[in-house]
Amino acid sequence: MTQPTGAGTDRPATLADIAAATGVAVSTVSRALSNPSRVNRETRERIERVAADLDYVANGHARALTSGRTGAIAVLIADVTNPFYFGVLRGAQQQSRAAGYTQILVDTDESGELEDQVLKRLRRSYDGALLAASRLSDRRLAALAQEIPLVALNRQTAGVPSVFIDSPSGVEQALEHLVSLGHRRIAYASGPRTSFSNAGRWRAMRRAGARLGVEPILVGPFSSRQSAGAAAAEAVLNADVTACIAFNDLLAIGMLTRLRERGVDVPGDLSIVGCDDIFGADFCNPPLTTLTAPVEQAGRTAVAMLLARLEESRLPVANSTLPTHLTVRASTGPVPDHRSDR
Amino acid sequence: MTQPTGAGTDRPATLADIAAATGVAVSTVSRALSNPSRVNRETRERIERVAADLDYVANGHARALTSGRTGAIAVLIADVTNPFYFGVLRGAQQQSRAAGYTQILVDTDESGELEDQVLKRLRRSYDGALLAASRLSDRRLAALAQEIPLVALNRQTAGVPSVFIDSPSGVEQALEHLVSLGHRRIAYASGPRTSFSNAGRWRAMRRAGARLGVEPILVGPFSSRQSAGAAAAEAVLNADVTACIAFNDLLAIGMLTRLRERGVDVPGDLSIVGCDDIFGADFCNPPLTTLTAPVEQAGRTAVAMLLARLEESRLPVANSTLPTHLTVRASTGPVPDHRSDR
DNA sequence: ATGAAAGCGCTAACAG
DNA sequence: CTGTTAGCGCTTTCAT
Repeated sequence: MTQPTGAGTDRPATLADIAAATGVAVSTVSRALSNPSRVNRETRERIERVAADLDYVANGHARALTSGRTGAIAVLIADVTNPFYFGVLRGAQQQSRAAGYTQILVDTDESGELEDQVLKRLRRSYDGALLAASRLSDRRLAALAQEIPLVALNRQTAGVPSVFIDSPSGVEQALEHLVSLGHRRIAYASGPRTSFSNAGRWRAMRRAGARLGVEPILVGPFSSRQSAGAAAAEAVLNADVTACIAFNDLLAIGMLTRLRERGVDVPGDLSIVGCDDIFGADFCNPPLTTLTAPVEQAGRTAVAMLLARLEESRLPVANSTLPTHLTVRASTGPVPDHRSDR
Repeated sequence: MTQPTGAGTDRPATLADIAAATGVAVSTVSRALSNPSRVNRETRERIERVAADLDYVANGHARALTSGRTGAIAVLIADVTNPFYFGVLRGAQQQSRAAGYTQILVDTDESGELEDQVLKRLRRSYDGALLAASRLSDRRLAALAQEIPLVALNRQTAGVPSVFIDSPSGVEQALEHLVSLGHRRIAYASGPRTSFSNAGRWRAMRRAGARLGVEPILVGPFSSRQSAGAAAAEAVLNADVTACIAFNDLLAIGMLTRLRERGVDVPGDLSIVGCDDIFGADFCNPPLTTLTAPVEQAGRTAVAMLLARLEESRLPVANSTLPTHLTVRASTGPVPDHRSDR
């Protein structure tokens, strides 16, 4: 009753099994399955039929060993619990699945060292890597990009293909929004010093401030966790401002909570703008005015670029920029009356 | 200037390179590196030194090909954008990294078929799998568990090792909480029909209801997405109840939003209880009373169990149950006065 | 268009 | 304790 292999057996079918069952050589089977055009139609069809009968699934390791290709892409994120990555992961997943690639997920725990190490240690386990929020230095990143096909998200480093969500432009827009509401004393609650995005946002804020005739006030840095919001709120309160743009929504939401506890009315006493429009920004209290980032698209685009590089290894270094837009909700409002004349 | 291999060369070092440089056989090098105890100390140390010099990193594919072990575990989740999985992923990541395992993440998009397919197609790419919220039928799941080392999360199926977050007990507690606040007409906003957890929660609710002398009212089913909250809210409003336990926080939060739009005061007119205590449950408006699930621990425990099975393949099927607890926030309150006499 | 043969880098008997 | 010898399953020349 038991067949020699395949369906109904414990041992998975191999090329050799198919070859035996078909009466052709393994090399022919190999070709038929991975390079169909180079095999006679009849034989190919016969082979395909037998392969299906035997529930044949190629052994990825054996394949990788000889061909070097793994069919996997590595996705490195700094912190799985940061909702910002949800969309990125989902977009990346969609795109890679569609192309038949598997995803290896690594949480690098905000550590550049770990990032580097993982990239090396797993080198032969993936074909290319997507670095979402790399903590690597520009030098290191550029060096790695020479050896490994990779695409960085929100990182602009010479020689490194990237997808950049243009939050700096968004920050300018946000500042305009606040100024048009009458705010003049505006703070920026800074994110972690190691964050590339943070630097860009603050720079944009100064630039826009200069243009609009307001001088933004820097507070922080704070870690980009919700829990850091308490400290950020206190610091902002202390800075005697009427509005604040926060490094990201996580921080902004944390601030909202603290401000509420302290009896500070948002936006009555203080307006708050977040960044990213993560899960939760729409239902926090008050709903957050924020910069909406096309994260899912970013994930898709990044993987698409990566796959393109894998096909065509000597592609020019591409840099794609995705626009953000300001989503006004309820955390921003006109400057308090008694302050408008400052 | 160029060395034959290793540091500074393009081609990564192999066991053979180390063997050549050390003057021992490859098999000895292999042993020294993966079974240190079975090699003479001096030789081992020499080998280790050379390996380090050469930046040796084992080729996982070659290893997998012969040994069958991949050093990877697959984590299947139904939807990456569901915050419930954050903690699970993080816990799983911690535990697997600590043991030197890599994580392959797959979003099965709520599809049992895809789940099955992925598990098969990638079979040789992982050593074991963690199914967080499997959509597989009991039969199918049990069958797979025979062939593949796996641990299921929130699934209780004979013969399948599992980690179960005991939300049913929590639901009983939640119902007691509501009853003690004077509620008598209480709805359960049901999750998707295919969800195992949903069935358990509803069952628990009926059981507790019988004990407490109230008959819960079933509304739904609804998908477990925030957007389904609108429909759920309407249905609950229509059911003429004073309180509602929702399948999960995502649904509950969606309901909150809709109720606010409709001018229904929570908890003044209607009390809402969620389930899971996901990201956002603490800062939504009003903050949600919910069942706090130890998700991160669940992830850790599940991976720990899985790894234990991998070491010791004939371990008895273990089932670990993790308790939940009721976290009372601001979405539940006393029954409205004019209804208390019903 | 197909076959034969040589590995990819590693592990796992089996000898010594 | 160490070396020798086979492969694991597949891809890839090189012939035919």
